[in-house]
Amino acid sequence: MDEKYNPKEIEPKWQKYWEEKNLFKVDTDKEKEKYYLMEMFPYPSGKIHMGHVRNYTIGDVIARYKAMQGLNVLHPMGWDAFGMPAENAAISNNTHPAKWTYDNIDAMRSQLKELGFSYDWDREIATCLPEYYKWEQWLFLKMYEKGMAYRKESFVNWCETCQTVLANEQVEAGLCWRCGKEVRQKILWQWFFRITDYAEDLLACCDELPGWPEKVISMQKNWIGKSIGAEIRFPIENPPDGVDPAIPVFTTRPDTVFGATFMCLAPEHPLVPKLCSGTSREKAVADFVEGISFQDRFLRAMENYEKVGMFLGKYCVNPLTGRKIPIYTANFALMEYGTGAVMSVPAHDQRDFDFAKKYGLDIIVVVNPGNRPLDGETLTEAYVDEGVMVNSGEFDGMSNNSAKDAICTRLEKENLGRRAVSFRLRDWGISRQRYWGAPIPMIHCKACGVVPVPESDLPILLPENVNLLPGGQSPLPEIEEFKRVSCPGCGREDARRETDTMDTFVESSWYFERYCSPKFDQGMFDRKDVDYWMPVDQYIGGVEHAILHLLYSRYYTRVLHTLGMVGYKEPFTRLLTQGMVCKETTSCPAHGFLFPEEVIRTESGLTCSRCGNSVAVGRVEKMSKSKKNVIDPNYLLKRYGADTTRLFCLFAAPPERDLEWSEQGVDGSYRFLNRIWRLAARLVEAVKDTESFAGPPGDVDGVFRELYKKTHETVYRVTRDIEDRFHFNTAISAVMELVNLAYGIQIHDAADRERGVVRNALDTVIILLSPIVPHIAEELWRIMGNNASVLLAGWPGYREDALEKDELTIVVQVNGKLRGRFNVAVDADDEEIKKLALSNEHVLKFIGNKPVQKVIVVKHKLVNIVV
RNA sequence: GCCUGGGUGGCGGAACUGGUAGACGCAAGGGACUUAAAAUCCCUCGGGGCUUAGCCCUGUGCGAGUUCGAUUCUCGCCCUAGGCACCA
Repeated sequence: MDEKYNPKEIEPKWQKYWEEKNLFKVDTDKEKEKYYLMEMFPYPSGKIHMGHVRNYTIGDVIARYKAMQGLNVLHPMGWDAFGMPAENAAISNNTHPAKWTYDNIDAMRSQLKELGFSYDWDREIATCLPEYYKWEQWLFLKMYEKGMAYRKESFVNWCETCQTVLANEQVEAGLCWRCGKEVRQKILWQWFFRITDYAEDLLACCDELPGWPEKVISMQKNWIGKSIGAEIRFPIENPPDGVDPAIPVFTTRPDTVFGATFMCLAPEHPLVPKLCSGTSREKAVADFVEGISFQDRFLRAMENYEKVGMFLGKYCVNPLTGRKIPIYTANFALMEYGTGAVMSVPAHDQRDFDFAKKYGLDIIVVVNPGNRPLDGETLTEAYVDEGVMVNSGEFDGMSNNSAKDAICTRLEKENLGRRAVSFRLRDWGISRQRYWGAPIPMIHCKACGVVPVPESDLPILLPENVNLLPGGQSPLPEIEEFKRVSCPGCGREDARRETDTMDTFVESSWYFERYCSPKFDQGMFDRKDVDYWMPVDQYIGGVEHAILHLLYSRYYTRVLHTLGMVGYKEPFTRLLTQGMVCKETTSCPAHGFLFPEEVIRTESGLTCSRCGNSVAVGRVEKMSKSKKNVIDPNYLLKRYGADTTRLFCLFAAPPERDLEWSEQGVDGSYRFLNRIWRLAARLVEAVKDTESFAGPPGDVDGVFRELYKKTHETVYRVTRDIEDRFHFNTAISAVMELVNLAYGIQIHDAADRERGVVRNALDTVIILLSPIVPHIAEELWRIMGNNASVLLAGWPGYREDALEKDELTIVVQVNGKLRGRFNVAVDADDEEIKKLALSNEHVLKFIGNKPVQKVIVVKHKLVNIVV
């Protein structure tokens, strides 16, 4: 055996071996228990980054661990291959997006292979391939048929830089989630998926996902945003012709109807122009509305929520009080939420209060806090808490909570309104004015309107021969061969193909099903394979997808369920959201942020390699190219190898927490692997031909018994840490302890059985570490004389009798403070332990002559004496 | 403002269900080996104190509470990260 650990040599060797022996290939096998483990697939940007390495390492350990436990493990990998960067790269490098994408896939695939991940590469998928998106188009047709996909003209979030529409989920604080530029409102015809039909179910089922992090569940609930209240109709006074005689509003506070003193309509509300048409206010209102439409959402938020509005010159009637109330249009009323109209109760809503104060509107208190009556005249802020009803006719004196229900009952009885629920969630707009995506299989005909592409014409291929335009807008509308089509309905020659493509989140909403039968050509997936593998037992990815991808996937799965294509509603049973990989930033006054390799360590501190200035160390932040606080996985692979890289990612922090990068920590991991290597090198000749000892611990003595017990304890701890909560950091710690103990063992005079104990310890270290550092484990496993892969060794069990202590250490407390300890035999009973505790010399000092009031004995652990 | 996490040594982090706080690693210091260095191996390592083979006090963000006993449970507060936010 080589004296020196040489990852460069052993890692490629075993990677090749695993591949040749097809060790990670799996098939549907009803005889075996399945385990479907999946990590979020990457966008093929060209290089994997540390976030991927961490994500996929966590997954790989679980996959290997579960496989060693005898489960049939599906562990696939693929590429989220449609998307904008390909187009941008195509424009700047003059390559085709397809070529750019496939080149990147090749490069990243080989990086993943170098990390030794246990993927079944036969199942690899790329979403930009027609054999993949064909079925997405197919499902679109099904959804269209069922009314689950529809087209409407609406205000959309428009990103000028990306030249495309964004879903609400893709707008973060008014900025594009991808490029970070401002998002504007624009009116466009768009395709939508009716995700709101499932709002209630998506929300309710949040509580049936115990394997998901609470954080993600709460974010999803938050996003869906269910509000319970009432829809109430306010009759319009002298409604103009052709206008509904009443305006419906949605409110969560039906208990405050008696306090409604004005109404606000969203500026985009269709009634706004209608109500003041032909009046003296028409022009002023139109100007006001136009002004608001120029205010984009983000600026509206920035200007400290200044509420502005304009009276329309019309009134409606409060249905319960008969009071005449003015109708305003106001910037804070949103057309997309509820009915686009708000009944304003200034006494009990802060926003309405501010508005009323600004425009001198009446404030009527209808809910009093129990102790003191409020006065609308002197109120300085809205009272939004619970209380007792006043000024509300027959409801006076009730608690406002019971009044909610009572008022709803009256509204329903008198046909003035009804109980209602409103969601924040809106339908998923999936149209993208981009080239590199799956074409939406629809045709526009002047005679027939919108016509679906016949199923037999699928897939609608993305034309390859295109010239991308520098502005970034899609070339598809310019390609005649693509656009021109005859109408499948009437045969007219001048029909036009839909040139929008689908949001790439559609592809990632079903790729987990596709993995089950990736080459199936009769449909999206083969039902029998999906029935066997799905749902995914464990899904792992970044928390940044907590809403977008995960909500869409849950929705899409429900669509498949409704269509009878799958037998489950939730795609992911357990979800692990791993923390970010972070590192401190470094910068110099002349060059701004610096890459780690641009910083030179000198005795006077850190200096910039380019100008020699001293370097400032900034906060620890998520690794990002823009901050330059990145470590290239290639560098780690070259310098330390895959095993060290994997080990550090797992050891530095538990998976759900952020990981702070530390070069010294990586060195430490490398040292540990070297230490194991030396341990094996020193012992292998002495134990190689010895059989591993597996008998009762009583059969060996001294350090060997200690080592034997430690070995079994380590198996116990590692299994528990991995199985229950994926805490690989503590699992690794446990193995380190065992290695530390084994390190001190002298073996030359050892008997056969004792050598067997050492062999057992060594075997155990190798097996327990094999999911984490598979290459060195495989190498050492063979060096120990095994012929088959360590993957086939099976996960070790432990002997219960080896976990029992030879002696127990009993801790003695006096009044809860630690005062002494002693050892007893394991079979000592409580009485005996108590006696020993009370006679312990050191303890007696603290008892002194105070009377002992109580003695608590915790079995096999502790005695607390209360004096 | 609302909803979730999280506050433990110089640092990353341990502590299973209320029972020895600080496992394991990093950094630091000391020693061994070496002509020397690297590598390696061994030891020390929360803070303070004392009459220093040892012993005492104190310590898990802050303040209360429950308990024989609290890093762990309850209440209030502070700080911090993330999410949502003019949602009626």
